[in-house]
Amino acid sequence: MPALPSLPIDVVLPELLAALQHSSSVVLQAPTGAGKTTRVPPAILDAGLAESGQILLLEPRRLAARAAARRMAFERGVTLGEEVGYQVRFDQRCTRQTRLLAITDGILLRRLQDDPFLESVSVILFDEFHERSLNLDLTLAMARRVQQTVRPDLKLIVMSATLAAGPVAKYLGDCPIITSEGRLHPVEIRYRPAITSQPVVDQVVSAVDDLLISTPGNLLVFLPGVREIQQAGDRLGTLAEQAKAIVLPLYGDLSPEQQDRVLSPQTQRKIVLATNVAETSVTIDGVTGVIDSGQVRQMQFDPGLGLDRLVLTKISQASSDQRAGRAGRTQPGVCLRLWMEREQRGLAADTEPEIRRVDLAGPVLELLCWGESDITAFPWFEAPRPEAVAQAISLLTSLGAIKDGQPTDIGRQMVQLPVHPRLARLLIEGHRNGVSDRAAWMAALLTERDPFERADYARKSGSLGPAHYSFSDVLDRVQALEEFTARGRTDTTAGRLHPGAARFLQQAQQQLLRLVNSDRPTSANTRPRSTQPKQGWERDEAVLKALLTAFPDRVARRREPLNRKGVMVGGRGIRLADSSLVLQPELFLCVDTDAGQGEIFVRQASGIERDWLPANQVEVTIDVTFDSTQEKIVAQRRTRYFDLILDESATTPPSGSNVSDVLAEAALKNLDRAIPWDDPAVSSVITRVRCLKTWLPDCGLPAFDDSTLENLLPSLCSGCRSFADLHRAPWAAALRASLTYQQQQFLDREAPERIQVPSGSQITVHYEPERSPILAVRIQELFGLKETPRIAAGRIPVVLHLLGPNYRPQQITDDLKSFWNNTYPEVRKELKRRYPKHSWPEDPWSATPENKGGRRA
DNA sequence: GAGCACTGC
Repeated sequence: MPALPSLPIDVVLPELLAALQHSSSVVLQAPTGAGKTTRVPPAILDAGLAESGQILLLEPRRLAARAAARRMAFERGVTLGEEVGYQVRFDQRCTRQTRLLAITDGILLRRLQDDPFLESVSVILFDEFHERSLNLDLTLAMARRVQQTVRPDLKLIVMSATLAAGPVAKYLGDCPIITSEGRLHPVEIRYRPAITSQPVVDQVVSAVDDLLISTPGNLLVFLPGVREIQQAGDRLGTLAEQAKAIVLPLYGDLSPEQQDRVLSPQTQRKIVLATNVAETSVTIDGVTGVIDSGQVRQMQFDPGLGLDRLVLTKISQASSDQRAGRAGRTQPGVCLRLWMEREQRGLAADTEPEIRRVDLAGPVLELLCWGESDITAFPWFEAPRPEAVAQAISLLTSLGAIKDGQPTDIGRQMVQLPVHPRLARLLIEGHRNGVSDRAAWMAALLTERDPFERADYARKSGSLGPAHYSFSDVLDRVQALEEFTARGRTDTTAGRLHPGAARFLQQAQQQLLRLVNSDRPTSANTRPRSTQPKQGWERDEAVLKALLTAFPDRVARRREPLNRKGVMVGGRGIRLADSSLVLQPELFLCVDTDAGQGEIFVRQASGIERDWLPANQVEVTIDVTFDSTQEKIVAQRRTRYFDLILDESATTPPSGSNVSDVLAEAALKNLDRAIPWDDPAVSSVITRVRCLKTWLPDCGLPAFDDSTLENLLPSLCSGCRSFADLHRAPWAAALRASLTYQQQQFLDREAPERIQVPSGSQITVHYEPERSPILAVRIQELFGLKETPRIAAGRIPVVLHLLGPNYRPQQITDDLKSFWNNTYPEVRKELKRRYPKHSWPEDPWSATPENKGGRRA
């Protein structure tokens, strides 16, 4: 057993162990260098506090987990992988008997899904809690939940360097706080008068000049991004040469070899220009001078938009202290802050934790599958923004992962896959389409670090002709990687590949492929539809369609042929990056995006065909309006996917037409276009209509809140005694075809239990000023209804679009009656002419429900 | 003209 050097933490270990005897949780506050990571877990083991269970040490990074395990094994004089071990993605050295296990937070999440009460675990230590990563917040809250409900014996220890310990201790039931000294050398803090007009890069040059003189060691400069690092590097050239120092850039996208070069000892003084990697992930030896730009680029999720954006912000006080501390690791140092002392107090005390900033689709699905039914009531350490939770639920719903707020079979399969729910959906759909290998490539590419070189002028489409245009940037990259694995080619059409990064990606692809292929099919709709191997375009199409299911809300339409500008679902303008070659398809997915202030910038796009869009989400609307200024009727027909207009046309019927004629014409066009006669799903019309029937039994009225059916429904209903009458009509098919996705969702969700409409209901018709000219009328008057239905106010407003401002209710009834009596026979005649094989009953109400809307047998 | 840092059975 080697003699161990004494560390500051050793002093407080007895106090910590004593506290754990009577408290199930403890917060340990100890600065960097105190030795908490490697000394606390063995002390707990040796004190017998874990009894026969496992001690888990949670580390934020794989590297840290491995290093901690190695160090603990060394200090105990045992072989790594037996009593002491580690488990991280792609690598593990542990057995079932391992008592002290260092893991990453992702591994704990997986364990929580498989073993919700963590039955073999006695103690969990959350290291570096001040980093407040999303997974750390999530796993702490889940562990606390377990402790409070079923495992009062589970011990939780939160270890943190800088975080104010009070709030965590309070969260853990007012548990004891133990504080340890650190081993940092003093760091002199200097501020600069703000010269706000001067760019950060200029200030860095003069600051480096200062510190080269006033400190002896290496310098570390914190800058917000790669661009600033390159600019500063260019500017520091001569200065560094004079001082015989070397300038070294350091950021996460550098290859490991380049990073090692920065970290390895050099004969010359080093000036390291770094991003935030140097704040948490790596330590550079011999730094005595830190220059802090005070800036950082952070990912922020915009719940309104449903997209991430990268924003340049000021750092927090906690972060500035952390950065300054980097100057005092080996000897006293200096930190030069490029802002004024009085500005320091204006900085946020702590960095906004990740859980307040990012997309929560993954965590929300984790919790739902774990058995939490109400995410908003979940006892988080710090609650996420309610809008972000709502956005997550809506995305998960549109991905089919949850329904009625509860996980579906597909959702439960998705949670098993270690990727964002979108990509999990892509994997499952790819598997169903018989192209799981390619779907796995796509998911790996969209999750892991980009393996293609950044400066990629070869792929600037400006210099390339139509022969080089592509249908999908994403598929191009997949093909490049397939070529790399088959033939080792790094020089691909999608750009130059880093071989190391590409091999790592292949590892991830293989892992995902294994997971998705090995999944026990839990229901029929997750099994492959066909086992026939696909080739060529059929194979491409299969995976591109799967991609659409992962990004249903990211469909965009090009403004003009070959143009880089487009509009995305939600109405935002988008612009394709120069490196995108997707210039031909009119519709495409915005797969890799960066939301700026104005347009959304799209780095990778992927074309889609119009008929890939799910039929129940494509909505055909015909608005018939009366333009009172010109005294003309105008009929406008629109096809939409959500709010994205796919095509539209407006016609002005010949003067003298009345609303009924236009309506009849519109109805025919609508039918013609919207009913997929040969689609077996048309039979489900009856199902939908039965739903309607149960919750509007006697009302005699349909209830919809958008414009799709209003042109048809009033006419239909005017002849009906009840909705049961309606669903026997061939028109029922049109009804189903015209239901929007949202309406179907609404029906699936609300009907039939929650809404009851008593007989003789009153329904108010809402006036929509922006859809002028529309007259607000009361259906109560129109249909002589007596009671008010028990439905949420405004939930089911009915809008009649066809009415000009001068219409009176009596005229409306007359108009509708005349449509039914005079025009419908004509419509039926026309239907017979166009669809001679269908049986169109003379009396539409006499057909049985089993008639399936007149569908061909 | 547009790229912080991590991470996953």
